[in-house]
Formats: sequence, C-alpha cells, structure tokens
Amino acid sequence: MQIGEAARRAGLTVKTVRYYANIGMVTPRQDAVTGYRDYGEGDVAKLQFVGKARKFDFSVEECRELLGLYEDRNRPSREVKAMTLKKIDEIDARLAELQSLKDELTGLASACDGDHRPDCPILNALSGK
Amino acid sequence: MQIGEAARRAGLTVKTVRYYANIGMVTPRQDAVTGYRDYGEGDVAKLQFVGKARKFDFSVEECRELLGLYEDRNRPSREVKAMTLKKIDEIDARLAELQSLKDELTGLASACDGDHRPDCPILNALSGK
DNA sequence: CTTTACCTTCCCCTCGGGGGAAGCCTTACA
DNA sequence: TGTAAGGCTTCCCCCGAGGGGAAGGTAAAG
Repeated sequence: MQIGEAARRAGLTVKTVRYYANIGMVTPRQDAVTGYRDYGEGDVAKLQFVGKARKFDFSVEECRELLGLYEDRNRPSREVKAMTLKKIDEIDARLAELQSLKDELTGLASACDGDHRPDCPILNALSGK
Repeated sequence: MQIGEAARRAGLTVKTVRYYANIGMVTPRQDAVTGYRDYGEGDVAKLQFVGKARKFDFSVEECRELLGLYEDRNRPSREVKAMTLKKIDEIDARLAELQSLKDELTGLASACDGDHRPDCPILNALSGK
C-alpha cells in the first residue's frame, strides 16, 4: 500500500512515516519505477508499534531499540522490563520536578493580590528582592 | 563589566547571555572600538531575573513579557498573576499526563516477569496483541 | 485532455541554546 | 620583543521529532 494509507492505518502523519523511513526505523520496499514507497502489513504493524511506544514517551532511539527486541523472538523479557523501569524512573523524576515547581509558583501566586496595584510578590521573587 | 563576569554573576553561560543579547532580551552597551559587550548592574539584574523565570519553566517569550512588566513600575500585578496561574495550569496538565503515563507503564512492568523467557506483556501491549 | 489527488525530494523552521572555527584584544611572562 | 594565555567577537552547524511548503512526477477519474 502507499504511504498515505499506511500512515492512516498507523494513526501517524505522512511526514512522520516518511521520517521513520529516512532514519531507517521502518523501511518499506520502494518501487524502482515510480519511487513510491510500498508498505506491507508488517510495516504497518511496526509503525503502530512505534506510534504506541512514542505515546509512552520513549524516544525515537528507544523505539528503535524496542523494535529490535520486538523482532527478536528469543530475546529475554528482562531487557524490555529494564527499559520500562528506567522510563518510569525518568517520569518520576520529572513528576517531582514539576510538582515542586508548581508548589513554588502556587505559593507566589497566593501571595499576590492580582489587582490594579503595582506591588507584586511574584516579580519581587524573580528579581531576588 | 565583560560578558564572562556578567554571566558568572547571573549564574548563566556566556553562550546563553550572548543569545539573550542577540534576541534583544537583555541588550548591553557595546564598545564601538573593541566590539566587546559591556554589562552594567541593571543588565546583570535582568539576567538574574530571566534566569530565575526560566527555572520556573517560563519560555523565553514569556520571560520577555515578564521582564517588560518588571520594568514597568506602574503595571498592575493582575497581569503577572494571570501569567503565573496560566503556567500553573500548564504544569497541572503535564502532571496529569505524566501520571497516567506512569500508571500505564507501571501496570505493564508489573505484569512482565523480566526474566530470560521471551514472553513479554510490554511488547505485546505495544504491538497491540 | 485536464483536473484532482496522490506521491517524491529538497530546503527552511521550530526552541534554547551548545560546540567549535577563525580572528581580534589585552595582559603576563621569558 | 616575542609569544602564550585567556578573554572577546561573529559565523555556521548541531540537537529532537518532525511540520510547512515548493517544485515536480504519477495515477485514476471525469
């Protein structure tokens, strides 16, 4: 099938699918005459796989790695689990960071009247006064 | 003072300070003979201000806006508070997103044995089987 | 025969700078 | 006096993960 159909079935944009072909992640057959990319069922499955992994916040390089594991029928599940736990740790770190950021901003906002007067604890905090 | 000293005092890199000069955010005087940028105390204060605002996850454009409000002695605190509340909302949205992502990944990881065997619920989930 | 809807490659854009080259300025030291 | 070191300058390319659009080829339908 052509790239548009493959993209639609994988829930990705044509640009994204073409990008994955360019970086060698999902490489379809290419018609020698027209130059059109020709996607098979297996390619679409890979595209869907990568699309889901991306939604799970795996980077493109991590997706490439996961795809390698996915295609290796004998790989131990250990490696996949390790990558997933690492990703969870990263998310945890980011959650903590955002939470403390939110706490600080919330504290500043509650101290600011937010009216017509120019005095503003938020700006004072930013300017270090 | 020269850019290196200004950067050190603001806790930023020279590259970053030069970038802020290039985009017109903090524009020091520039020596006509040597071409060296010449930072005053007010410039350093602005750099520190922007540095802190960046740590609070404000974008460079938002920092530019905050800096404008900071320099306007008569601006109402309303605007600053509104920006802060908006930023808090954005952080909340990102927190919720990351939390649900973490929940999904945690569920998958706990279902995966993570041993030498090839069966892996994580990959199965990604491949939609 | 022409329109329409695909597809291709190619290049520039995002955001917030980082890395490094080539070249100028000033100071310190042999 | 030379030179080495450490500042500074501009200029250009790089990152991730594609998006936008131009210019041009192709296929199917009217």
